[in-house]
Amino acid sequence: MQTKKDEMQKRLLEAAQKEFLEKGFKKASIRNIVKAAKTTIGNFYNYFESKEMIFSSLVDTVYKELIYFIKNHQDVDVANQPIEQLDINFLREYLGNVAAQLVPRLNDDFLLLVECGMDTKYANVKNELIDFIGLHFFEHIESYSPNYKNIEMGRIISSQFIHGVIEIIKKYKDTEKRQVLITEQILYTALGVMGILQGGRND
Amino acid sequence: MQTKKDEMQKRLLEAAQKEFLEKGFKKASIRNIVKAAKTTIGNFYNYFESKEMIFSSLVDTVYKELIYFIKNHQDVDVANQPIEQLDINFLREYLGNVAAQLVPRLNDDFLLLVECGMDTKYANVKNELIDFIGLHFFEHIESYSPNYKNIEMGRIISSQFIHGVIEIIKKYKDTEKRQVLITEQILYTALGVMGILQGGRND
Amino acid sequence: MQTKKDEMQKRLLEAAQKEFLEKGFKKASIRNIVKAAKTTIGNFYNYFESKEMIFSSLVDTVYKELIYFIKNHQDVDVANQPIEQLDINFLREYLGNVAAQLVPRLNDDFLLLVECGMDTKYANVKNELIDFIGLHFFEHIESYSPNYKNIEMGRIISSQFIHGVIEIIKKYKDTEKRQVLITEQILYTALGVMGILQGGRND
Amino acid sequence: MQTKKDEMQKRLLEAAQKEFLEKGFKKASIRNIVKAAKTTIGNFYNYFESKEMIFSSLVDTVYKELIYFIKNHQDVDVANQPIEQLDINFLREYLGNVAAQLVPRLNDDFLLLVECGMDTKYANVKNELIDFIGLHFFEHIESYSPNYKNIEMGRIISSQFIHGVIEIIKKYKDTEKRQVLITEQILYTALGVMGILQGGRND
DNA sequence: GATGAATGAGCTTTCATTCAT
DNA sequence: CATGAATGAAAGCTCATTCAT
Repeated sequence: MQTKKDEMQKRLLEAAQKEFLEKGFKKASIRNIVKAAKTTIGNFYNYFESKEMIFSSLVDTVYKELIYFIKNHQDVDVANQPIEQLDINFLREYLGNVAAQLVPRLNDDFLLLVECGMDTKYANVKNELIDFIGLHFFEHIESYSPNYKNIEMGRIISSQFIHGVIEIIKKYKDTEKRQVLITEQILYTALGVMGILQGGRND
Repeated sequence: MQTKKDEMQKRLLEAAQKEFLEKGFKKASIRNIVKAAKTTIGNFYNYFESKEMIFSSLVDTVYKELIYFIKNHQDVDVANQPIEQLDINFLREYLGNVAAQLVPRLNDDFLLLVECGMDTKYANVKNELIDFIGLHFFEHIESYSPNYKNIEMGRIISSQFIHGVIEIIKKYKDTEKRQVLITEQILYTALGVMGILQGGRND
Repeated sequence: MQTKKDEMQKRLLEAAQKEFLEKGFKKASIRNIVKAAKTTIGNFYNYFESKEMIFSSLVDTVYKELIYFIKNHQDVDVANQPIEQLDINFLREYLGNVAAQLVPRLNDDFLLLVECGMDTKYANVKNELIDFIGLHFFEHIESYSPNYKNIEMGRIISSQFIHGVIEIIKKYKDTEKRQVLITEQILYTALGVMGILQGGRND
Repeated sequence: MQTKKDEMQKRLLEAAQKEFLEKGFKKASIRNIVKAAKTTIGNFYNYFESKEMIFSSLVDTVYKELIYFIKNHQDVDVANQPIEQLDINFLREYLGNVAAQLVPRLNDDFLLLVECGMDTKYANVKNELIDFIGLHFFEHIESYSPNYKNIEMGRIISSQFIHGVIEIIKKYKDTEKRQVLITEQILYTALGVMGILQGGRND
């Protein structure tokens, strides 16, 4: 009986994840979810209090990890040197390790959290994440290139960095592929940032 | 009568733009729009045939310009040289001219078109734009660095490039500011791309 | 100016007649009528108080004639003889004269009155007409064939007689054709009635 | 639960049938139907997908039978003889058997199908039926009385025949009564047709 | 645990009619 | 006379949620 209950719950969660990913929270329909999970509307409410709650069930672990990551982040400042002197292949390898830590957390539920939570209490998570990373970029900019004028780019680059990661997770379901592309994504971002800052240095 | 009619239409369009930007097409409510425009539901339909049509009214000019841009685009390949030899300030100035042509088109209605049209006939515009730009990146990669392995990055970078532009338009309503930041955004992208390709060269 | 006003009124009436005939009173749309009459909604209400009133304007003459006809009808009892002894061609000629009197009244406005007035105060006209004619059939039945059992047929035949006439008016706009067919319709009805009554006689 | 569900469905179907018969498809209101069935709008849509679908539920069986009847009809040509030699009581008995086969199909749902389906996919059923029967009359006319001039009467008589049947079904809910009157209706029609054709013969 | 009927507020859209200009 | 903007009630339909069984 216990297993049965667990299995039903699992089916509902999977169906919900699919529906939420496809349509977003608001446009997702409980009717579709229960149909996909081969159960009934009434039974849904035996397992989850509401549409919001099943969304939370899917997303909350990732959410807490994210918050933890944000609060306890230790920045490693490898990149603080002239771009001409960088060994890109070494950098790529180093960033690969960073990516390897990230990738397990950057799963479909992460996608759910940042892409589909618009009408839930998680509405602001994406922005908070972008702000947090944007702040880091900003600090890098300040310390590395204090004369750089367009400090707003910090948040903008953060935003598109996250978006790039989302794009990767959306398109590529294979973990290794994700690992490679997210590494490349970090590299691309780091080089782009260094690039505009070196330009800024010349001012 | 003429002035009054125009004014009501303007109020409706403005209210609709706001509502669509906030909630997206589907979740936007005619009731909210007419309330904001201080008129009634029935009167809305004296001005616009349907929810779809007022959305089109807002978006169609930008849409056609975009299509035209995509079909008639002439790529200028300034960046095809080693990154060490680039004069970034010169590049920045050059890209500033490119940005200056783009900025007038990248307005709030462009935002509407690519961010809020999900449940309209414009649903695919964003993807088409990303594909188009992604194709260009891909061609650059192929000609400039044929050994580069992660060709999928072409589309990913295209996607985040567009997203960065969207971010800028969302946050900064001042045209000059937009101009500066979009220039910087293009520069950042170009340098990032060149960066990962030079890394790829070393393989 | 007078002519102008008259012409506008005429255009509205014509457009309304067409719309009412096509869709019936309720589903007819003032917007369509004014569009067809090349004027505006507001102006419509300068000429007619309401949708009901323009319908009345179209129909009222015919309605009053019909009421007059019903109240002052003199029945001519030509048919009261054994069917075997009838000279059908003579009968056809005689009924042709009857039809000739009817046809001018059986125009498109008559159609409007009996077919399209369902949601107006004329809703019952068709039934009254059928009842009236049915009563005549009933009286014929009673006097000619008092043993005939299915006296309900009186009203039923009346109903389909009217329906046949309506069918003719709908399909054939040419007056002469109408004249011929309505004659035939009366003949058909008379012969049918005599037929079932002669059968009834044998009981 | 089973019984309850069936009962609600039955109540809805009955209420819908009544509403459709009174107002026709378009003017019938779901809100009225659910009020009469003592339930709510939302619940209506637990039972039927749409207004069209509940109409189909009422009408489709009859519709298919009608199509079958039209396609597989075998005409029995009893009446092809001089009217003077007809034993009307025998004919009446014979036609009574024909009517007996028809009557079960000519119920209130048949009424719905031919009288109230104007704004549904069944819009044309009545015309098709009239055309079909009209064609038969036409064939009889051609073979029996090739010189008859007003061949248009074929369709006109078909139309009023159907209308007479409709009238009977509308007014008389008792099956036996319907049986008797429909028999008489067929007889009336047959005799009327023979009558005008014999007249035509004399030409 | 499971069922799905029931609820009611919400949606977009239509339309006859009013009225200020 | 003419205009058409404005009104508001009503339509068909959707959906998360409740609850009796």
